[in-house]
Amino acid sequence: MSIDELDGRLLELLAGEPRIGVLEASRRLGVARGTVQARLDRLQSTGVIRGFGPDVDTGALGYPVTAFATLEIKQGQGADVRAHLATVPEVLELHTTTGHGDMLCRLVARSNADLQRVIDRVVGFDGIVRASTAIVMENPVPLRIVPLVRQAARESG
Amino acid sequence: MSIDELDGRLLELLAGEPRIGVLEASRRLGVARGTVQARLDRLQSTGVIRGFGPDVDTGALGYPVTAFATLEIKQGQGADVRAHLATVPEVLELHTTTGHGDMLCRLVARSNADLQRVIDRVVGFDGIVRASTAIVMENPVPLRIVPLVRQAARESG
DNA sequence: GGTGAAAGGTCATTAAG
DNA sequence: CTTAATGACCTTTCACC
Repeated sequence: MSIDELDGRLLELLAGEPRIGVLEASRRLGVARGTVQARLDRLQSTGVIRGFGPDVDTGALGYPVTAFATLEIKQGQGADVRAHLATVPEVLELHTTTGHGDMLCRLVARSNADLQRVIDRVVGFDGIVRASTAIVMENPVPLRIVPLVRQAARESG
Repeated sequence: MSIDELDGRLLELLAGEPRIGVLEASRRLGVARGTVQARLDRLQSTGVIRGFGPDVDTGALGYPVTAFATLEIKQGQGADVRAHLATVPEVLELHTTTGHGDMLCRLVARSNADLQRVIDRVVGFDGIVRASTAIVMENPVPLRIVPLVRQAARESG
């Protein structure tokens, strides 16, 4: 779907202050509360807003090390590898990709030493031919959606 | 910090049904409302819970293509490159890493053709020597934290 | 717009480390 | 002794009809 400028401002507001209610949002946006409620309902039913799950900081949880692993998979073993990786709690997300590797996954670990254990567990599986790991040092741009939302709203307004 | 079993169950509950209130959560967990409130406050003040921002589906927003780009940077140009990438709305996150590349960023685009435009904009900057891009086909494991939270809670209980 | 229901705060009491 | 949980009460605020 496409969003208009009001949707964009609403999303931006929610991203900045997630716990404000519909009423407060309507005040800030200068529209009726029914309008905000209708927009919110539509954004959720169209899937633009998936939900309002808690953003958990894995570092604060005791897993300060993040890494990305590129995996090369044996032909026809994709499904097995996916199932294997899904059982590893330290695998936060997994993508299948084009390019040199076949899969890319985001890992966390308790320390650099612990990362070795995680990688061993990840690659200790028959279908995985090779793995190359990049350890994250800094995160200059944390996951963000506001600039994109702004652009999407601008382009449809 | 470390979380106990109750924190773990609370996080799991919030991840599954983010819009339940403190009162409902206290019922489900079988503890007093004040306890849930105290735990929530602590999880937020210690940074385990960063916030409750809306999870925006970039696909539903009109950007169904996701890619990861590995960038190689000229010595000493890191700060400039970071600043440059921060101005591109389609750059959803950026990490500096060890390994063959120097940076890894997550991109989205309106189509495969549009991805070319995004990549041109990303790499059209003096400090970037080389870029290799992997287009995401499937996402068998979407970003998740519940299994990790479960493990963290188990290990401290 | 009105109303029933929570959130959020405070308190004294009790339990547990 | 310190920290945490509990249930009670209160006021404000919001969500829903």
